[in-house]
Amino acid sequence: MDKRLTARDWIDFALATLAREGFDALKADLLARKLGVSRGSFYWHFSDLGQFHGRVIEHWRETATEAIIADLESYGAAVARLEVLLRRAFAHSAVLEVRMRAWADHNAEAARALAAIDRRRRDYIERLLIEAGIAAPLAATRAQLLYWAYLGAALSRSKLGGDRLDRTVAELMLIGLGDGARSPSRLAVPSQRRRLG
Amino acid sequence: MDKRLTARDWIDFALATLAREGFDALKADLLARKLGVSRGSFYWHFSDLGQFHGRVIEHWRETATEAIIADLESYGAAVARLEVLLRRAFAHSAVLEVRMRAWADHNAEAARALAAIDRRRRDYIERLLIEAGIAAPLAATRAQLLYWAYLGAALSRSKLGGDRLDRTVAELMLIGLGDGARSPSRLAVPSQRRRLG
DNA sequence: ACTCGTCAATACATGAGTGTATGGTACTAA
DNA sequence: TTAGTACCATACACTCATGTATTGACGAGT
Repeated sequence: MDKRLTARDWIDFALATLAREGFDALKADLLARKLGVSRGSFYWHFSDLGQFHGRVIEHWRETATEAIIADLESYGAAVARLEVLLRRAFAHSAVLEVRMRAWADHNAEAARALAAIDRRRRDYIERLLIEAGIAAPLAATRAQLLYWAYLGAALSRSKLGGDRLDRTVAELMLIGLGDGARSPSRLAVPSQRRRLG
Repeated sequence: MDKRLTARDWIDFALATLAREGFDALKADLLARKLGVSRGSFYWHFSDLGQFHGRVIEHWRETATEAIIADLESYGAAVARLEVLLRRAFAHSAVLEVRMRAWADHNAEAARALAAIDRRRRDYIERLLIEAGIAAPLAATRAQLLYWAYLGAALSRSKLGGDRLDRTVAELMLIGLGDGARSPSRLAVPSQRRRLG
């Protein structure tokens, strides 16, 4: 294998390492050893650790979502796209996702990138719901809920399969596309306008 | 203020610090300085950092959920309890929750504690749904979804209020208590039995 | 053949944090 | 009063990681 590395090599390796071991494995020392070079190489490509981390985060932000959305656009109707999206999202546990969120708890830049990605994804889901005929304000609330559910599942490292996945996706589709007129009598409507400090 | 500390003092202070600054502020050195004592005190109460962290996590696991659930039991019917629970959960952002999850990404013990807490809470929601008349298998899926939504909201540091909280809670109640018979024709049923590798 | 740019090794100074050993203080009980 | 117990300070040896400086290797262009 090659011995000469590029900045891109370091960044790619960092993302792989992040997924495997978490963000505190993202040190010049450790990475250099694993790459079979010395820290001299690292400090040639990057001015310091902070800048390196920034570039890793930036690269993730640029690539984490767009490819999936672009691919999805080939699936015809909004309803079909939504279902494919949900199945994919809940089928495999997104390790990198979890690691990034842990990292964001320590790193303002990661936190910002994450907020941007969250917004982007939620907006996309909202657009799908609107395309599927859900009224705008309702679509916003439901898109938020669907995305939160995804995050929660990702965060508890759940990867669904088989029947559980089927049932979950079915419920999720109901959450997104249900007409909201189902048996309102059974709900605790009177207290729904109460406020909490 | 007192100068002598107990192990419990250290643990309480650790949890407060965890909420404020994250888990890598949980070092003997830093905590001692902030408490106005030396590390000599720390190493008198705890054998090493690992053991200290274990006790912090353990204490959190023991107290994080039970008080809330116990308090909730005074709210009468299951439907009412569920709504109060949801309003509370989505009204304030749970910082400690987020920090713990970030910590769990580095610490196996924290990860185990978190898994236990997740299970406990999800089971409680499931019980509420069953008490409210939802059939057992459906209740399981929906409890999972409600709890995931909570986690997602907590993780994206959202704290809702006013109309948004009202609308969100209303939708959440529908997710939990809807009868599942609402306009199934609009859903992409045919593909719901597809499997993904 | 030479030299420039690119990438990497080595050596050094520094800092933050751990864990241990040992001694000190202060309350408590007989 | 004296001894013991519980808590804390100080000093030390050690590890890991950072960042900087200096030098080395090596291919490409002229």
